[in-house]
Amino acid sequence: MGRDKAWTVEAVAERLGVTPRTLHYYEEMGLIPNVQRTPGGHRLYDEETIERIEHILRLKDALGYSLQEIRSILSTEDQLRTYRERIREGREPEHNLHMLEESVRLLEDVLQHIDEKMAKLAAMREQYLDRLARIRARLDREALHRSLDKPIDSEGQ
Amino acid sequence: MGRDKAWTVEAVAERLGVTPRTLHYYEEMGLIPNVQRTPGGHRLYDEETIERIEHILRLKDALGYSLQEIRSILSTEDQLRTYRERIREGREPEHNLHMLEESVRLLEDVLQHIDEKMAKLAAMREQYLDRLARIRARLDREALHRSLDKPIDSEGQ
DNA sequence: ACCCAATCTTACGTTGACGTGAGTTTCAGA
DNA sequence: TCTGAAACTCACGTCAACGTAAGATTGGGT
Repeated sequence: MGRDKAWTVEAVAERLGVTPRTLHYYEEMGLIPNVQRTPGGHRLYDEETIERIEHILRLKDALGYSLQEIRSILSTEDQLRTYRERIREGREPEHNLHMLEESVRLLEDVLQHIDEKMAKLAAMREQYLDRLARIRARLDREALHRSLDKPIDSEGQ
Repeated sequence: MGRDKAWTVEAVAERLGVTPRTLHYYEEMGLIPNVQRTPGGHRLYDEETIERIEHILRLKDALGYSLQEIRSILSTEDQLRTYRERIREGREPEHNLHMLEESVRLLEDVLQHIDEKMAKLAAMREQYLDRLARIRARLDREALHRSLDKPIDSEGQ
């Protein structure tokens, strides 16, 4: 089972642009279960766990979800993964239909959330692009004035 | 000067989906200056102010800016507006070039922020669309199984 | 074997963005 | 004019998401 490079808290924290405390806190909140440990108790993060944390940070920063909401989203996704594995093992899970439907509902909610946010952002983008264009035009006029009013002054230290 | 329909706090709050306290707080933080008042001291919001508040809410909810950051963004935009008015009055503002450049920088920062966020959202959208498609496929297979295993049961109450 | 930097747990502190009374004053309609 | 609903101003409370300090333990290089 190959690529099990282990990362320390500080390494992961620096890589993801957060502090160790944040990683501890997420674990404490139940967002990242089953973090590996050294015999002495130091945390070790594998690539899969780091990707999970990156997912958490995207849900938080880009979508603005609270950690509680993220936990519920992740737990549903975890349930789904568990379900997949049970299927692969040939076991017959109960309540699979219900669970699948719930997953669909959750994913649709998240997608709608994403779409709404993208729409808002697109509108704001247009608005700000417009403003920027106007100011740039004015800046050009300003520069023109100066070049006419004052003597030529290229490369003034 | 035309359309000066005045709104009360509760009306504005309900329209924007916030509480009166939030509007008070934004004013207290210096995000919405010059709110009109009745002789008795009750606040009156005109259309322009409401649009400003909507702008604030977009910057907060869609872009995730803190109120401090929003204040600095708005103050720069206000400066720009003041500058425009001074130009129209024929007065000659000082430091206009510097101010325009600063405005450009700020707007570029916001735009970059928007673009980064949209990129993240687009990536997440793809990812979630993919997952949703997979689950829907599995749901279809489940439904098929059931329709084969069990007797026909159309329109079960 | 040693040492010091990194990590651990525990627990209280902080900050932003409001929530929530309390007591008073204002407004709009009958 | 009168009255109840709505608004006002303090001012303290709350909650999420970490920050931070303390004291003990661990791990990797010389």
